[in-house]
Amino acid sequence: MRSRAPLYHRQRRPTEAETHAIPWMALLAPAEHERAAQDLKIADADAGEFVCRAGRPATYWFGVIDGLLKMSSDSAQGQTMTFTGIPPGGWFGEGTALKRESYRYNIQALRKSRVAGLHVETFHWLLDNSIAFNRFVMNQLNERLGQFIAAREIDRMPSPNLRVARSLAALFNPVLYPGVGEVLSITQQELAYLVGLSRQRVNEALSALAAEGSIRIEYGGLRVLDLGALRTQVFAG
DNA sequence: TCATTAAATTGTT
DNA sequence: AACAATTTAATGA
Repeated sequence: MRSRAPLYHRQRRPTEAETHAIPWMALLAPAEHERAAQDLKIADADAGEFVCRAGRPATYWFGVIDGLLKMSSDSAQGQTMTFTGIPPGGWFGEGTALKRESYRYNIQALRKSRVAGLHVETFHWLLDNSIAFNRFVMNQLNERLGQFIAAREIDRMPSPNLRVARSLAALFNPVLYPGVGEVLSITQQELAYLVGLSRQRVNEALSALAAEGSIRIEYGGLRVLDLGALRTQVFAG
């Protein structure tokens, strides 16, 4: 393992394909699009590497181009609590960016990931100049509120199968994570880590969901067949 | 391009 | 936690 320069020292310009993978760029008027594109940066994060740490001043609004990130928090006792995974297309940190505060969570790459960053000043400039961008951010905040409320329910569910189903439904959210599509690239080990179950138990739950017809298990990923079922249906187990 | 090998992931106990 | 089976990625002729 050779040591590398910090993530923010390894940034580069986005390619055209990467810019295209950013959901809110298409909403901008030409002048806004140009300014945003000038500021956008891309960095490749290795597995386990931190994208941002709680307590550091917020300088960027982040998005996932490719890979899988984890949002977590460290308690005073040193325990790590995982809140959610962030798959491709997801943008996060707008709360702290809005208030110009410090990051409240740790964001860590679960696997090798490509991360986009927009400077906080540009984020504010877009808020001041683009109604479409404001609508995107508002929609984003609203959708995430729904996710966190759902996450509380998930935590109280006694059935592992249900917890896996609902957690998967959250990761397949097309509003928050438009880059995911039909197939979510996630290993059963990674999902187990996010949901807080053993890999064996997740494997069993996924098999049940596959037999039920709401997903299909693929090597290194999962294909959603019935998102509604993942969200609402009640399974045994 | 194909065959072989290593690595990663999944399925099972 | 350990192990076998399966799938993909890497290597080299």
